[in-house]
Amino acid sequence: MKIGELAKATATKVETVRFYEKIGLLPPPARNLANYRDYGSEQLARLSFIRRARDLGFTLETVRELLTLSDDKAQSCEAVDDIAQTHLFKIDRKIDDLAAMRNELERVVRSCRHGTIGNCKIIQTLAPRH
Amino acid sequence: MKIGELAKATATKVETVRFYEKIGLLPPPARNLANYRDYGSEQLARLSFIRRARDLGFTLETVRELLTLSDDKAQSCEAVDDIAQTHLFKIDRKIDDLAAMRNELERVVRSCRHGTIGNCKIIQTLAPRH
DNA sequence: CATGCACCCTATACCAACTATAGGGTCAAG
DNA sequence: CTTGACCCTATAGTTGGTATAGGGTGCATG
Repeated sequence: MKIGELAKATATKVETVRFYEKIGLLPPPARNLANYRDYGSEQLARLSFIRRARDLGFTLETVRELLTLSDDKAQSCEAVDDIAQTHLFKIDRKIDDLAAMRNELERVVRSCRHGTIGNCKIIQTLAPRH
Repeated sequence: MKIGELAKATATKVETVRFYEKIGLLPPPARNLANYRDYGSEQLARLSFIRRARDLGFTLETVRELLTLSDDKAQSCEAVDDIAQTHLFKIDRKIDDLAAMRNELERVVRSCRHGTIGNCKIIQTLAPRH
């Protein structure tokens, strides 16, 4: 499988695949006679794993950890569970922060009376001591 | 006012103030004999504006636009309103995306039966064709 | 008067997680 | 035999800062 096919199969950009290889997240694949990267199903599985973890918002460093952990089938699931729990809390906090920001912004937007900049409530809210 | 005082007054780091100057968001201030930056109340107001806009999640490029618009007191408020509305929609979408991610992740975490990696539902969810 | 300390200066490098660009090489179809 | 789609490497750019190196300034204390 060439890099373009792998990329398509995992909804990844070709450049990103090469980037993952460069940072050691994907092992360097075999090369064909033209020096093109040649991937097998194992690499496809690994990249799929990476993409799914990224879609769930894990950082690349955390993905690296998860990949390492997933290699040791006999080990306890605890570390993986911890990582996922911690990540869940982080997402919750991020949502809360965004929601607060959203409400504040909505308040600002609603206050706009569509006049001139001189009496624009949005600008006045941003500017100090209004 | 020295840079440290300005920074403290706006809850900004000194390095960030210099960074804003470098990218042209803050005009270069006067300098005292020791070549220290010397700020007045106008710069304080401008930096406050920037910080508040950033706290509401506007990008630096958008802050730049808002600053330009806010200079023309006679102009219509419409452009400002548009920018704020658009930003509000973006935040809403981001919250939705995060909420979807959160629910998916929670599903994964809840499925964990705390066994070994070999039968870890979290790992299995990440890995393809489980 | 020296010395230490907090503060200031510039310039440059680093962070995540890619994305884009330059300047080439390969290969199959028409 | 040339055109177009794909591949290669190496390097720079993106956003919004943060950190570091290597120096200068200014005030208080010994």
